[in-house]
Amino acid sequence: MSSCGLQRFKFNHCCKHTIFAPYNAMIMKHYDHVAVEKKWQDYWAKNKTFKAVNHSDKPKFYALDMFPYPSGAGLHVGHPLGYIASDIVSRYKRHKGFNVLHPMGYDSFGLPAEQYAIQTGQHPAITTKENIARYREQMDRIGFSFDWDREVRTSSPDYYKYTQEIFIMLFESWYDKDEDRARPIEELVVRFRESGTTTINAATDEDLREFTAVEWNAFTEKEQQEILLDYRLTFLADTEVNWCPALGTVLANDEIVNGVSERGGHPVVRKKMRQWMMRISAFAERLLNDLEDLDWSDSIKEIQRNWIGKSVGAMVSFKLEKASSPLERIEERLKIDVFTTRPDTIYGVTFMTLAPEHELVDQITTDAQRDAVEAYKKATAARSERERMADVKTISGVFTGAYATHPLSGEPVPVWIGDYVLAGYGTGAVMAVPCGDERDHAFANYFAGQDGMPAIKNIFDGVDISEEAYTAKDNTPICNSDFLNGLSYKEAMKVAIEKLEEIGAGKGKTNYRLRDAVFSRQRYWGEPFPVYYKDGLPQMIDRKHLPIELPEVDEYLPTEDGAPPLGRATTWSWCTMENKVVSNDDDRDCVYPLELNTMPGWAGSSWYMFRYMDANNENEMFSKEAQEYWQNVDLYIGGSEHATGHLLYSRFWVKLLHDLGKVTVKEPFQKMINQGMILGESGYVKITTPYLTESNSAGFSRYSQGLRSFISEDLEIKNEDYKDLELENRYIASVINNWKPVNNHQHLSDNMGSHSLPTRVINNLKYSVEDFINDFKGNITFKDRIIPVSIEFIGHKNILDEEGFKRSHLDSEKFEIIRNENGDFKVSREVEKMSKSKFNVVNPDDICEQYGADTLRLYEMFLGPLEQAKPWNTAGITGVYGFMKKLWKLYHNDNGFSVSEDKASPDSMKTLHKTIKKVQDDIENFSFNTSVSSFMIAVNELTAQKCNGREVLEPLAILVSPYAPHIAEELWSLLGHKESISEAPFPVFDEKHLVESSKKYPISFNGKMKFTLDLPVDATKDELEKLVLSNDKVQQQLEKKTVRKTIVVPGKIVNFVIS
RNA sequence: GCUCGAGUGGUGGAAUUGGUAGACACGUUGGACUUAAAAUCCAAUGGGUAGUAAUGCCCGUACGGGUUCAAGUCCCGUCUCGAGUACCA
Repeated sequence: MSSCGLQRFKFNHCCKHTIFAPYNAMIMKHYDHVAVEKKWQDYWAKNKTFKAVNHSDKPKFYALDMFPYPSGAGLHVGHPLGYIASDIVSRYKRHKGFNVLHPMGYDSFGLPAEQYAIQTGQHPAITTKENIARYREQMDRIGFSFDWDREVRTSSPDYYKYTQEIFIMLFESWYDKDEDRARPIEELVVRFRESGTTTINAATDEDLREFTAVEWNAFTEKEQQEILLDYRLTFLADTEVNWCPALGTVLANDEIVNGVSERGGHPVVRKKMRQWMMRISAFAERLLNDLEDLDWSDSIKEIQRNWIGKSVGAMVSFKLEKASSPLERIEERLKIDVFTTRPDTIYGVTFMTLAPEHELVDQITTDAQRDAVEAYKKATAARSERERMADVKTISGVFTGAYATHPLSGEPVPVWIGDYVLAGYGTGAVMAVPCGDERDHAFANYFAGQDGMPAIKNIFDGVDISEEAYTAKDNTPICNSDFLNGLSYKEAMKVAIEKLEEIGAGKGKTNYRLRDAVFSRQRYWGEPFPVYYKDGLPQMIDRKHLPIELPEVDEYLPTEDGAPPLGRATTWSWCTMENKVVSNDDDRDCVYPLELNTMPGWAGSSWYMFRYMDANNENEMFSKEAQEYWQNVDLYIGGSEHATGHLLYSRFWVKLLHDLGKVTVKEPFQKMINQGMILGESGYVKITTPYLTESNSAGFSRYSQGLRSFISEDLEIKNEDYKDLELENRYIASVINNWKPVNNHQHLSDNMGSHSLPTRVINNLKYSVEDFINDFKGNITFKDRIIPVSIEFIGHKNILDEEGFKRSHLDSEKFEIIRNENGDFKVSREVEKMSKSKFNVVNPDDICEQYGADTLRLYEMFLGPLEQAKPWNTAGITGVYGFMKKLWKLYHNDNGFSVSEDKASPDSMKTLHKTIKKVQDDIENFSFNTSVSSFMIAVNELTAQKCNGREVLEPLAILVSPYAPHIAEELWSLLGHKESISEAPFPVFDEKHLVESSKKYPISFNGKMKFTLDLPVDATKDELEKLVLSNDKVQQQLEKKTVRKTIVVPGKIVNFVIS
């Protein structure tokens, strides 16, 4: 928005109304949104109108928005979309007699503030505070019914002390698979003491050591702690992580898109680091199952299901064959474990493939194959993750020379390595069944005939697998499979697993794609861990000493030796005597180093919905009573981009809190709506740049850039077209280095430096391209590209406001505009995500200023269904603003406020009750756009009816109030009410006002509607038919026709089938 | 590639369980008011076609079929767009 646009508006505004007149409702004839909105925003703030109470006889309703990250850019019109929707529901529920909790806060830890700090030295806390102030100001202008007394900020120590506490709770818990819940670690210690690992079925890494009670009791304290670390729900592990060198931190899987960082698009590499991990995998099954009962969109549920990635199958062990392997040192015990979802196809195993990184590869490779294997491993390691992902077509692999023994048939199975097997999934090894798996099939065919690649074993009766694998599971006719022959898929699965278990070669197993989550970030601006290290073992700081506040650092960068930014803090050690953070120089024995990592962004947002319930509790994260009253969120509104991050992690934490008895609910968000993104409309100007190449006789050539031209979007400049254009006023000789146009010899030679080629300066010469080519032995080519242009300079039919464009985009740069044959300069438009660099960000403040918050609220809803992505286009806003004015007028005449006490007409009552029903149904179904339409219809009808009766206008104000609360409050007070409208009971729909004596029936012939007839609404089928047939128009249609059939549906339609 | 979702005027979008397609709004055109502009109000507005007109006829919900008295809505196939996911054994 240009400031001059605003100025102009203000001017108009003042002309229309009394300038500087003190606001007085009774003399205000015209709708003045500025005065009305200011008045009521102040009123709400002063009276704390929307303060929710934790004890009430009313039913509760908890509406929550995904809280924003307060970025420096402020809110744009896309942000409030969801807030407006939840605000409408909240206000509606208050009218309906609910005690409503509708809070707002800030997810205020995060990268942008930190990066700004790195650049400017400004403490992120200061930036964050400023940004929050701006967000608050913007939100206040829109008139949300938030209970601001419950605001939370994740970066506030008052808040993050409890985030730290939850971390401690995770550390002090283990997962009991028998009872399928998290339990306190002390209970595990008791059981270890009594019976060792024998009775324990815990969620841990594979292959943990087992021990007896006697052994446990004999372990040292340190050994015991080390063992317990393997059981805790948050634990330290050396894992391959996604390290982003540019950001200097690790990233979670969901923070990586297409192999580069989601934020900034920086490359990501694999790196082994010691990190805090969250054992979310223990909860995989519950996270999957509990999706069922959630009222979420299918697509989000599906995304989570895929992310969790459950697959049911079996673990199968293949022993390495000593006899068949030329290598003597392969021990009999050596085996390869594989995970398969198709144990029914076990007799189809033709070979095995290991991931190149698999730990057994080196041990089993024969001397003959060693060079090839080494070379392959090297080649794979050199390929980046991104390359491997991008290139899924190329088949590659190497035979190790080793053979394993088929556990059932006893036949030798060659062992290969190939990068289509991922080290990180399952066991990093597969049993390859080419007849039943596409990838195995492709691999087998690619290496067919080579040493170690036998013919494909086909176990499907009568199925031709020479071209492709048979992957269907139904009606699988299994053959050549001994005891599995003839069994169905399901039976064969079951029988095969039983047999494998019986002979000790495998067992049924369910695998999940969901990995344990990395919880450490090498950042400054995040929650510090409440952890210090003693003898290399992590120790939790007692809860009563929380919060552990972020230390001051001189710079927000990693240290020289690569430690995270907290490594720069000089006061960052823990004294176990004083129980406080002390200087690193303190060399007492009781002082230990503190953890240098901080928590990731999702830590604070994983439990904030509970903090709102009791936001100012200084003794605990929230009281039991508060949580029991509010339960969980009834309506959660936010973007779908958090499907695999926030929405999964918060479900995980809630399950933990539930298991530990901290909350009564299993899920945080019962009903969720994902609002669609509001897209910005950006404009693009096409630029064509001539590149001129000159060459001398010695064969040297120089490349010059001619003056760039802006060309109308509908023109396509080709080389041959351009030949007709003269090079008038172009400075075609230019500087090698930075292509600056130059216009004199001196300047040119300065820039040319030691270049040996003769320089040609064409200074304001008229040269056709042809002449240029002839005279200079030059060549000319053109390149087109587009640059974004602010949408405010794009007029009707995409014609550019050239002056404005020049002023704001080009400074004093010289350029030429090439217009189309009509003399217009056209630009292209694109609808895309709002971003600063595209000049397409629309700020809600300007709309509030010009049209008011009520209009903004209505308009955002009017744009279309909430869940749908839609472009922002201010063009239509005048229609909504017009509606506001018409609404105002219903309550006013030329002399000011005027409402009659007379009985309203039946028509007006009908309009009112029709609208009550529609609006109520719409809000319950979250169809906000259609409500706005029905308001418009109602106001249009009432205006036409000249209705100004209190009987209608009073309930109408309440109907409108959730959508346009300011005007509703004003009208309500003009109607004589002393209290806020916010808790006025919602009008009750009464069907009797809609009852009519007749209905317009559509009369159709062969299914095509010809006209309508007014018919009595209570007429029976037969009566209707008689009435219709007696009608002249109907008879006209039926002339010379035979009625084959008559369909009469009372209340709906009459249809004649004629011929 | 796979999974999910969506295709309706110039535009955003309406349309209960199949029952008057295009509500409402923008835009456009014409008109009223005005010295003029803005604002406001009125009228027309899916396409085609016949008629001076009232009015009528035909075609229309991405495309091709089908079910039905009746299909934007249900079924089958195709295309396009969007989102998610990416060798998951």
